Amino acid sequence: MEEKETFNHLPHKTIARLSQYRRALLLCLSRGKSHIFSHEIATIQHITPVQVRRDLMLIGYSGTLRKGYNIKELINLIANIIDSEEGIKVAIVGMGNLGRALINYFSGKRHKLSIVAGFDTNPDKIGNTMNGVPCYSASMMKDIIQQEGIQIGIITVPAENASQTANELVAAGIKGLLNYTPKPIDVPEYVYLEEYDMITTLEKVAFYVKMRSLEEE
Amino acid sequence: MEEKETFNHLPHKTIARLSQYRRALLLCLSRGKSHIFSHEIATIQHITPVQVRRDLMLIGYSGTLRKGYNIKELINLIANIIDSEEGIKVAIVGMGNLGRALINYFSGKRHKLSIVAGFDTNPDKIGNTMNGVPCYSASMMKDIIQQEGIQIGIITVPAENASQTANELVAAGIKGLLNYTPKPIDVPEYVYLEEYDMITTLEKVAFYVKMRSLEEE
DNA sequence: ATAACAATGTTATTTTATTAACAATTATTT
DNA sequence: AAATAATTGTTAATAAAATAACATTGTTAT
Repeated sequence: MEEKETFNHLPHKTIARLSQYRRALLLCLSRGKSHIFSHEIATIQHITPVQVRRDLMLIGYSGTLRKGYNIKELINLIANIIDSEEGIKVAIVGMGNLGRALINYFSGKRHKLSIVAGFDTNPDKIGNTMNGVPCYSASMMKDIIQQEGIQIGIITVPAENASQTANELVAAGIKGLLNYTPKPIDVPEYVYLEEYDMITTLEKVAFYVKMRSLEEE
Repeated sequence: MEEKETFNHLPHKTIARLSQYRRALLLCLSRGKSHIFSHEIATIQHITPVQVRRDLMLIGYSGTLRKGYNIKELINLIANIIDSEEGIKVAIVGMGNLGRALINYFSGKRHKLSIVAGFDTNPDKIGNTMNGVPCYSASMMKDIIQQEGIQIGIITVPAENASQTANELVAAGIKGLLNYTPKPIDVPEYVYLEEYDMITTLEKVAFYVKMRSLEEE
C-alpha cells in the first residue's frame, strides 16, 4: 500500500525556516534567478548551508550537483507542505495599530492564507474597511467566524481583554490562535496556540547588549 | 578573590522566561499576593513547574518550602539580572502602525528600557509626538542616537528599506537591533540582532492547523 | 510522635536542534 | 586523462533545552 506523504514529523524549527526559505526564493525568482545554492539561501537567512541542506533533505528535495536547487520546484514543494489546498481564512481581533500593521503586511500578497475579517469594539471602526478587510463588531464574532469558516484568529486586543477574546474565539470554533498580547492565554488542547511577546523580546535584546558591554570591561 | 556574579551562562530561553516571570509576578504583587509556588507561575506561563524551578535554580534563587517564592525578592533579583542600572534607551525607526503599536505597549510602564525617539521619512509625522515619543526625520538618526546615547534600535520600516535602515543604525553606533520586517538584515557581529517575522509565525500556525485536521481524517 | 503530604532544589535522562564530517558526484582545469 | 574544486546528501557528533526522577525538608493530620 502506498503511504501518503504527510510531513508529519518535521521539526518545528524546520517548518518556520521553510516559510522563510520560500519568501527568499520568491524574491530570487522575481529577479530572474532559476537555481540557487544552499550557501546562498543560508547567507540570506543567517544560517549555515548545512542547516539548509538538512531541512531540504527532510522534505525530500534534491538539487543538482553543480546547479543547486531549482527555485520554482522548491517553492512548489514548500507550498505543498505548508499551505492547505483550499486556503485558510484568518480573523484579526483588535483593529488597533498592531492589527492594522498585520493587515498591511498581508495585503497585496496572494497567499493561501487570507485575512478576511477584523473585529473591534470601537464604533468608529466598525463598518469600515481597512486594506480590503472589513471591520465587524466584536459581538458578531461567532456568527461571522462560522459563516465564513474562519480557522485562525490573531489576538491584538489590549492585554486585559486577551483571555476573554480567546474564550470567544474558541467558542466560535477557531482551530488556531496567535496571541500578540503580553498576557498568556489558556486554550483547550485541540486549539493550536502560538504566543509572542514583544516586550520580552526587547528585554532580551537589552540583556545581551548589557552583557556584552559588561564583558568588554 | 570574590568573583562578581555575571549570569553570563544563562540559556537564552531562560532569559526570555525570566522576563515573562517578572511580568506575571508584578501582576500578582499588584493583587496583593506576597508568595507564589512554582506550579502557579508554571500555570500562568503554560510551562511545567520543573522548568520554573530550574530557571530559578540557575539564577540562584531559593524559595521557602511551604510558602513558595517571595514575589518581591524574586522581582528584584530578576531586575538585577536583566535590567541595566542606568537604563537603556531605545529608538524606533518607522512610525507606521507597528512602530506606534510598540510605543503604546511601552507607554505608561516604567521600565529600565525607554523608547526615547522615533524616526520616519513622512513629513506629516516628523515633529509630532506619539504617546510622549518625539518623531524625528530619518536624516537625523545618527545625530540623535549619538546625542541621546541610544543603544537599541527597533526596525519597523517597510521591508524594502530594512537593510538600509539597519546600516544607518549600525553606522550611528547602535548596539542591539530588533528587526520586525520580513527581510533578514546583515549586521556586524558586535551588534546583537534579533529578528521576528509575523508572516512566518502565522504560516506556522496554519501548518499545524492543517496537520491536525489531516490527522483527524 | 509519627506518618503522610506537598513543596523545593538538583542531578540524570531524554528530546530536540545544530553542527561537523565526509562520501559521492560532476564540472572544470591542467 | 587525471587532478582539482565545488557542491550535494547523509550520517555522526555535539550542544541546547526540556523533562523526569528523586532526595530533602518543613507542615499538617492522625
